[in-house]
Amino acid sequence: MAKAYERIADELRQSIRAGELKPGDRLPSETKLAEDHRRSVPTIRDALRLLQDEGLIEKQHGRGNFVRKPRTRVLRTNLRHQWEKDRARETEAERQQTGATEHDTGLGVNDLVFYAAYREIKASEEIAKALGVPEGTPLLERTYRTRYAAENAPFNLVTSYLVRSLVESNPDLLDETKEPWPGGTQNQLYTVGIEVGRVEELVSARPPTPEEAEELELPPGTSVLVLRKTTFDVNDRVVDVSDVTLPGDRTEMLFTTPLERW
Amino acid sequence: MAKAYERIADELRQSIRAGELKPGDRLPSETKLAEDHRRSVPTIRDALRLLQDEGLIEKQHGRGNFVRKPRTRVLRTNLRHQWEKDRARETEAERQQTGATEHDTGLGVNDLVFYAAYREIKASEEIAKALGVPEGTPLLERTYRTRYAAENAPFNLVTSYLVRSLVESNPDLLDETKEPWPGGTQNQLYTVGIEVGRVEELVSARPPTPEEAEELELPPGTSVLVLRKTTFDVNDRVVDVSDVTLPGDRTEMLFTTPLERW
DNA sequence: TCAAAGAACTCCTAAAGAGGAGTTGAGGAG
DNA sequence: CTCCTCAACTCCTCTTTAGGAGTTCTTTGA
Repeated sequence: MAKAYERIADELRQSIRAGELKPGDRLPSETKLAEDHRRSVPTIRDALRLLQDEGLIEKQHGRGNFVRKPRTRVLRTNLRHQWEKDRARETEAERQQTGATEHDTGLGVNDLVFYAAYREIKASEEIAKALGVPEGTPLLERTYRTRYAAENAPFNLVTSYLVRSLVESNPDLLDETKEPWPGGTQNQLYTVGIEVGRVEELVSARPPTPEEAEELELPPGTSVLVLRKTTFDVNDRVVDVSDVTLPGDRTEMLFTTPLERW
Repeated sequence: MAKAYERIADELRQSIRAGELKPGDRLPSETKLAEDHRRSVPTIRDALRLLQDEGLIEKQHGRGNFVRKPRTRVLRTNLRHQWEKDRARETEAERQQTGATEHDTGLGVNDLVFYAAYREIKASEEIAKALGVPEGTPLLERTYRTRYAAENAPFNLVTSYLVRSLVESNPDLLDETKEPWPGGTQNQLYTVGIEVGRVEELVSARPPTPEEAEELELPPGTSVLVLRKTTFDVNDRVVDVSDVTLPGDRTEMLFTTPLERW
């Protein structure tokens, strides 16, 4: 005695799983489905929404409903921290010589990064806690975005926070026209005399805010993966916190743990 | 010129973010909201669904719509691999002495684990690829569930796969009444003479299947976090693959990367 | 006193209908 | 041939109306 819209969703789900409807295929129109199933259009729409929330179909206003193509991309995360540390003391010239980016960040050479300059802010309650400083401490904040060239789709959205007093020896900090610290966080911190001792990464998934949904071009019903990276110096003080927001429907994160031999 | 249901959702979202509506509070009933906003009930329901998909409210049939209480739980993942390896050669007695479970798995002593015995299966295409064996290779598969006692809520859902030929020296394997390998994967593998060299963990988020949604008691609109753990031996052969499925609305995963000193 | 029945609330499923808005392709004007 | 307009198709928003189903509290009857 299942509900009509669930039965219809089941039926379509079967067709998709069985491969009768392949990724990219257009489903019959809502009116067509309504006639076929002897149901009203709103009921059909209820069924389609279920499938949309499961990530099986994608609705396109004016065009139709389509079976979604799965596409995922792996982001290598923790393995690159040691690599980055090893290279922090290289000169710019040396870095250009070895310069592998693909392997380490998951970014390709054609991918686009949109930087924004650092802004001065006061620590909010949440971020103060993460940085281990009192609320209201002067911070530097910036957000940047990356677009993946091959798919012409947004790849991530990064916000990072630094304690102002720790890094003010860098003069390019508030200059909008310069990328003040090429070469990643580790290198950035090395230039102001900080040695990194440990990196913690906290991963969670949640529904996007409306702003994130727009920014990352997320279809309704998909969630975002959030990675909060906390960097500690060798004295175990927090020196950097950054939040990476990734589209949950096309990202995987890889963590590698090498173990010592017996 | 925003749409009515979006405007109403915005308004309610504001109230929640501003704290006028606190976690646990009941929202005005749908008919009440409809009267207040001079809109039809279905329009109100559209607005509420938006908020539900954002994880801000929870609908309860017959009771009302409520502001959700955030509750998350941290799962420490990669740091425990080395720890587990170090202890794999301890005897059962030694293990009971040191036996810390809380720190390492995120599990408390009162939490409930429901085991199922291993079943013999043939490797499917996907899982064969993950294990690096030909399709159809004899495998052992089992699924188990954990419930978190304090919240009386499901905590995870684990399916693990082993290559049959690697582990058949363990006699308790297919005995339903015994937990064949107390002490975790590393210990399990040690008993059949395998030394673990590396662990890879691939994290992704996706909408739950209808079965997972029921099993993990997920409210509509929330996704699951999936962690595929691949264990390699010291010769870099895959010896174990397991999928951990976690409720996205109440789980965070922590990865720690210690770095070498200069 | 106590349990069963019921009223009054809640959200859920389903219908039919009207107009809006985005997309596509056919046909005609230049 | 190229560009523009328009018709026809798509999904989207919103309404009104009806009954179903879960929850809670009050009333009623033993």
